[in-house]
Amino acid sequence: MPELPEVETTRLGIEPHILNQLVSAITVRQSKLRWPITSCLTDELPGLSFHSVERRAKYLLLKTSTKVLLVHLGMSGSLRIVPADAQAGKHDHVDILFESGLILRYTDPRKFGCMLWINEPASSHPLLSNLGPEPLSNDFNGRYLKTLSRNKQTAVKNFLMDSSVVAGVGNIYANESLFNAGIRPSRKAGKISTSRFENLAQQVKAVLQEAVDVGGTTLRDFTGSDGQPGYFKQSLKVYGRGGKPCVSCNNLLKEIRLGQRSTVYCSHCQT
DNA sequence: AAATCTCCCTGTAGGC
DNA sequence: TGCCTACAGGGAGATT
Repeated sequence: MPELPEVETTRLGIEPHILNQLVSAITVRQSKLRWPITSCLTDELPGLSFHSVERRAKYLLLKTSTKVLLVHLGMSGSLRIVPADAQAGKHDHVDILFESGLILRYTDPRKFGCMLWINEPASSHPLLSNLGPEPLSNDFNGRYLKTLSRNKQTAVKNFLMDSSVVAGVGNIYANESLFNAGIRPSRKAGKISTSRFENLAQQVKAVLQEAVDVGGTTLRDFTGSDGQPGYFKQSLKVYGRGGKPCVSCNNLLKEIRLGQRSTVYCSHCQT
């Protein structure tokens, strides 16, 4: 499941291969994603090139001189660079062929992702206009969290995963950050002190940045067909470890549901 | 207004 | 071994 670090790794991996390269064709084998791929995209993209490859939350923004290709990888999506003669598999839904001979290939078994052809300014698009600050930016900090959480009754984990609070913190990293900060996921957001929020913001940044670094260094050759970001190898302390011993105190980790999402924590270390 | 629920989809894991 | 079912998850949109 692509989290923010994997999306950033994807951005870094594809950028050098597609930047300012002329698109010669686009092939859509499956248009039914989260939202349908429109004929506007297939009609208008050939002949254009991407002058920048940006990321906002878990969205990738591939910008042309006219419109922007907005891509989300959903749960199971990936973007890869493959040779022009690479055979398409069952879930290879879109190929963008460049004059250079390379293909930018979108694959997504579960079709939770999307590929939208949107107008500038992209930041005004409904999917992007209500996003909170980037977690790795200076706008995201303890004071900010404290201010926004005033009177909020919701669990701090739900608060942290609300994209209007902070953009792109998914379930895995919410669990890990709360463990590292020693905060119980079910604690009411409005009842957390500024200093604990400072700690939490710091842990969110640390865990995301570490994963970005690992992905960036592991993923040398993004042109290979089996290029997999390296963050899977990172040691997760709580996520997926319900019932197993806490790495810090050896007590068994609890697993509950918060906001329909699997939530794991240590009842001894997190208060 | 804020919080919670539903739904999209299919690979994988667990049960038998 | 193989079949069957439950489950996971991002996040928009609907509902409470």
